[in-house]
Amino acid sequence: MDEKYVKQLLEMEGQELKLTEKKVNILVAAIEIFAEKGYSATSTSEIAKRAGVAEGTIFRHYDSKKDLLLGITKPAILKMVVPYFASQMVEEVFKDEITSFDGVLRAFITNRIEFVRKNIPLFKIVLQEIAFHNELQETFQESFLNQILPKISETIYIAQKSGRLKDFSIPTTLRFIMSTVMGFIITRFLIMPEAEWNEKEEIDNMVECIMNGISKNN
Amino acid sequence: MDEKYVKQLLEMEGQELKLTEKKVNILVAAIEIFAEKGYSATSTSEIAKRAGVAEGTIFRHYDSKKDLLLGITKPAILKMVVPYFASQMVEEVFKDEITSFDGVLRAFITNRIEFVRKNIPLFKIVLQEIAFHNELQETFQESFLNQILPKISETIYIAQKSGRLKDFSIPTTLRFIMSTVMGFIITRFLIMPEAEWNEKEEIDNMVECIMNGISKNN
Amino acid sequence: MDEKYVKQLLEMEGQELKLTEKKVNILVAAIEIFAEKGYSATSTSEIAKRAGVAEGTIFRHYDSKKDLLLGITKPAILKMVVPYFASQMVEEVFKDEITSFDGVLRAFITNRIEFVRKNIPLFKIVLQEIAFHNELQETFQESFLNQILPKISETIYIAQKSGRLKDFSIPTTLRFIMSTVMGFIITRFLIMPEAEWNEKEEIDNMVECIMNGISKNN
Amino acid sequence: MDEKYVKQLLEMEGQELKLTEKKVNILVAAIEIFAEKGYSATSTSEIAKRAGVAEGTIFRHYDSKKDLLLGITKPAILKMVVPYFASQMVEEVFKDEITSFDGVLRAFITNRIEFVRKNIPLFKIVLQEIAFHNELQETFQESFLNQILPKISETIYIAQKSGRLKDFSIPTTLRFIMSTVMGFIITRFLIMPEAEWNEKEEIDNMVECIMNGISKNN
DNA sequence: CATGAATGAGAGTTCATTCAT
DNA sequence: TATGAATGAACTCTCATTCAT
Repeated sequence: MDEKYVKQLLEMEGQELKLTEKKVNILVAAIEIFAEKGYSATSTSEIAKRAGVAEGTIFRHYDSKKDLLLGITKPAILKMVVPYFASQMVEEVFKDEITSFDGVLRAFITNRIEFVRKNIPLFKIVLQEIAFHNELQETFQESFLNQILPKISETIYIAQKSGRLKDFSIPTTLRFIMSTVMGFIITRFLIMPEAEWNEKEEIDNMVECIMNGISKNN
Repeated sequence: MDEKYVKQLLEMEGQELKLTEKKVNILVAAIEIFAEKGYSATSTSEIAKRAGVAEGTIFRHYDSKKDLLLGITKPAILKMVVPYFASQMVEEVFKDEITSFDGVLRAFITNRIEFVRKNIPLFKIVLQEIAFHNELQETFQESFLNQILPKISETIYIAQKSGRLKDFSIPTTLRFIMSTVMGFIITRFLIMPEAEWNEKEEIDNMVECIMNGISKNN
Repeated sequence: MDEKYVKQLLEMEGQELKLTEKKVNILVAAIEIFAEKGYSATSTSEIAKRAGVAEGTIFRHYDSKKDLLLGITKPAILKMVVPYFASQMVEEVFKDEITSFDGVLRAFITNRIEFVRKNIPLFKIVLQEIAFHNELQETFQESFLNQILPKISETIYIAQKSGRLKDFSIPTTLRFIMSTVMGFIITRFLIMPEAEWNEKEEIDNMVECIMNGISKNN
Repeated sequence: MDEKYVKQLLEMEGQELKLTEKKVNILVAAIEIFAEKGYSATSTSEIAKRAGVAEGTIFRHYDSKKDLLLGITKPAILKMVVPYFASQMVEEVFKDEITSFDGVLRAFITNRIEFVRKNIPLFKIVLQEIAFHNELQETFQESFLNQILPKISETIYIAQKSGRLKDFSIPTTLRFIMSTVMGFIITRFLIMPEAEWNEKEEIDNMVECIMNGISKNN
């Protein structure tokens, strides 16, 4: 993890992230340890030690330990949730190109896998802490539920109307897709990261499973 | 949560769980607060307060806070993982009755949903803490991976050989099923417990999705 | 350590020591652990455990942990200090028989060595705790300083007047004797109990040293 | 007790003792209270209170209460044991000048008395706690037994060969000397510090006693 | 901007003692 | 007489946070 990585990942829209070397060290250390032991079980002194800064320095950059957590996780949630879906391409494809539905699905899966691969500790932190911090749930709400979900929903709706997908409710269809993808990602990167994985084949299988599961059979 | 509930849930095979009223109170309070705030963020003094006992009383019953966590979660993992699969019925059905494959799946899903419904806080605690405590991972390993998984794997293997299921690898097939079920349970009980749910329909949909996803289309 | 041992050792003049089996166990356990770790560092629950009784049982027999310490150490101090000197024989010998002065000294040394050998833990406890407990200092005061010291002092006084001993002050003479004996006992039983000791020779040497040290040379 | 005193006393060879005012206060308070009530019976909160610092401050300077004890007692043992004997003078005198044997003894006694007079609480702590802490026994072992004892032993050996001292075994001879000196110091400073003492005379008597006790009579 | 000593509240845990059984 | 569950104060130690330098 280097400065550029941290910068592009944690910078939020509309505000530049000022990064001294010390601040990068703090962020990197915090991400590592939060992921290892959980937010609550991590002490600021341990972060300072691993970051190679004085204990007080953390509090020059963040008002509190919680503030540090949010400074890490809020932008991370946005980057995890938004980017792919936000692109115009997706909408187009979902809406219009019958033949490429599974292609789009494959692209989405591949894209999210690559994102998590590069951000495993961050992914783990968000997964763990979103249950306990309202601010994170709200961030998720505001980005995914308010911005992304409507677009996807519309897309699925159209696909259903056009006769390609079964008439499961939209949340159900979406949950089916997301469960399958998240189930793979969590197994792949958190539960059994050491196992040998044939990712290409797994992706193929997921696409096939999902398509068979939610598509109309003719 | 009352005494009987706690007793049957947390009693481990081969050893009786001695339950005084105070001990039940401690367990109930600990389960509630661990689920609300996470293990690390929970203080023993808060548990004692909610349980209506002196703080020292907790340590008469459990050697440490960690020991209390394990006393709650280890038996819970066993009860979550083992019971359903351990029954003979399942094996029989899986192996022999072609037509009832989806029936078995439906029974399994229904059964696990009912279990979680009665044990939401416990389910949440296990989900959160298994990432940080080796003892829990080992308990899961010993029960699910060592005892249950082989049976399921054999069943799937036979179903594949008999031509009913696609030749996805067994872990892949299983992960596909489990992801779908866990995705529903987590959404239903943890993410959106307040929403209106038509569970019967959701179960039907899951069964249909999964069967279409993993079965051979003729 | 058995019942008889404890009984004769801890029974104080004028009051019988009622000893149930449990009480003996408590006393034996307390003596052992107090000696091992010191009074303050010993917990009543540890005593109860080693004694094989319930925690509450100790407090049926002794009002407090301190009371237990005093119940052990006060009679022990008396038995350590009084017995030998209280006998008439000694006084006689000290006063009258010139030639046997060193014989008496040898008898005294031998006698105290045997006493400590049989009561090492007790001796250690008294040595450690007398510094911190006024009651023990008073017990020592009342027995040794008030009862024994005057007799010895008189004896030494007479011996000096009769020309056998140097005119060191009586406390100095006594301190010289006691230092030598205590120095041996502490080295022998507490500092280097595992070493090979030729006790007979050491006693001879002590007697010789002391006699040469405090006697007049003609 | 002031800073300079504490500093020169507790500084160990080869490592400087960094002393802020608070740290000095902690050390002084700890020495006082450990001496008054014993290590185990002393609470860190009491030390903090007397030192005028927050309880947490103690643990910034010492990892644990035990660490504080060792930080006080280990250097104290070295300073108690090593200095006098380490000087060349002693060896020379012991080896060569027959007539000044008693002069050397007097110098040693005087020197150790002065040391203890300036460090009574420290002396008391070491005397009490060395029985219960292996680390202290090892410190004593490494300094006295390994460094000092061989020199003294050699000196006594030579004195015996040259016909001045009796052929008691060397440990016996040494124990005789040390018992007499320690007996005086303990009586003088711990048992009866309030009494009127004619130290010059007591020292003369000790020297006379010891010399008569261990020398050959011609 | 960075430090790290200092804080004091609160953490988990132990303790001597009590008391209903 | 003996028990052992229960207590709550006190214990050692950690923590997030502050602030003078």
